[in-house]
Amino acid sequence: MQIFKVFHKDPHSQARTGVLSFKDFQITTPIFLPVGTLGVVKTLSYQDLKEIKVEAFIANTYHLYFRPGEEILKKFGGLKNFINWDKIIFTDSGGFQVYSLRELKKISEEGVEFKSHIDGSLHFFTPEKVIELQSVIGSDVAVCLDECVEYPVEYNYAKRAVEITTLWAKRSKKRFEELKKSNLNVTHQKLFGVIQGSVYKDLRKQSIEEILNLSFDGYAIGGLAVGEPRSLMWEVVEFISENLPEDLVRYIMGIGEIEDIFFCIEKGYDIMDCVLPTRNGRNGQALTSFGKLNIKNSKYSKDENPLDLECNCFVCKNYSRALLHHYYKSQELLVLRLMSYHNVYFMINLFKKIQEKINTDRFLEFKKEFLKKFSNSENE
RNA sequence: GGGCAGGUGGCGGAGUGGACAAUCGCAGCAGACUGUAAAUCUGCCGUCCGUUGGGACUACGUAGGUUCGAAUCCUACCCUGCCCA
Repeated sequence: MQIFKVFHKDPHSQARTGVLSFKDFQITTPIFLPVGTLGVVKTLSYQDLKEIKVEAFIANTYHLYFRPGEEILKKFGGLKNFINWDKIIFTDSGGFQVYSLRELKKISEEGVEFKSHIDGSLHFFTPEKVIELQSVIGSDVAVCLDECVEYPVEYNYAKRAVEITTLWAKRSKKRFEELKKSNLNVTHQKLFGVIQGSVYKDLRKQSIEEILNLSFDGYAIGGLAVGEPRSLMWEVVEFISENLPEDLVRYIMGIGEIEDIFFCIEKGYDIMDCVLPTRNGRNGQALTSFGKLNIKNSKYSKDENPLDLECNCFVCKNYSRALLHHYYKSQELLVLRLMSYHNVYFMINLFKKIQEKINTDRFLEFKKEFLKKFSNSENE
């Protein structure tokens, strides 16, 4: 059963809108997933997410394994029950932690040995284990454990990572199907395979063939935006897109700069996620129609305007830049939430607009117009 | 009036003869952040010049002195805190 259906294709680019169907919930694409590593989009409450109309976010298996841990998650009947979330949750496998916590890990065909970033204790993840954990978490979309490599990386190492990723994908799928038969909790769960290959096109091609062969519910593209120059990343993004069948749902992982988002959507990607709106928000950066704005800058200390003059979010309706600046400088915790709230709203809203524009065949115009204003960055 | 302690860059506070324009923290100013070990990290922070290496000037309460050389030693004075009368 296909979970994805293309709704409308833009005649001028590869952009498309689509519908992703879950057990009792549908989401329309392109969609942006805020990151909620530990089962919370940092600083935002359920009510906030509801107001912003967030329909899905991505949590992290590696992190949830350490805290709160399997036992608690089981006791509460999965993450969705635990956090009282009635919409969609994706879970990342821990593949990104293979990259980001590389000093703490040892990798072999069998799996990854991690030193816990919390207490240094040793833990071993196999692809099967990661599937089991995701079944305990009970996410709607699980992702296979993969090896995400850094940039730059030697060809041979990247090739080995592709091979390991494929091997793990096979084992993940097998375990996933076993569990589905025996565990009523996860009958609703979908599984995405991950395509690796760094910036080497032949490796990307190899990975695409191998992973598609295993037939997953959707396909995630990993290993991008890990430090490579943007032009190179775009080249790879485009190449991958050209080599993927059109009817399958494509999830490009970790993409979140506005320019990258437009590019990926134009090339036919449907799902993306990024820490940027929340992390950068907490670090003082607001996304606005007129570019990025750093609320810490002294020039905002007397500014009566909202963060974004064109934004209708709760924060922009009620808080001046000067007040947010004051809160930030005074380390008032509320500002972390307000900034995150605005940024997530900005992203969700942007994707909604993009959907509209694709459906009315005006995506490229919109992109041009939006980016022109965004990169002028006069903030006024 | 006497005794003791002390006066260092916006603030706190090191340094107690050369490696001192002066550790460090705070404040200030800017930058970074792309499947979150991030309310984090990096840079600048006496003045002027230089993109960098660097150069010039002014500075450790005030005024003198000792010394090749002083924030550091000596003398006097001013100020602050504590204790005694």
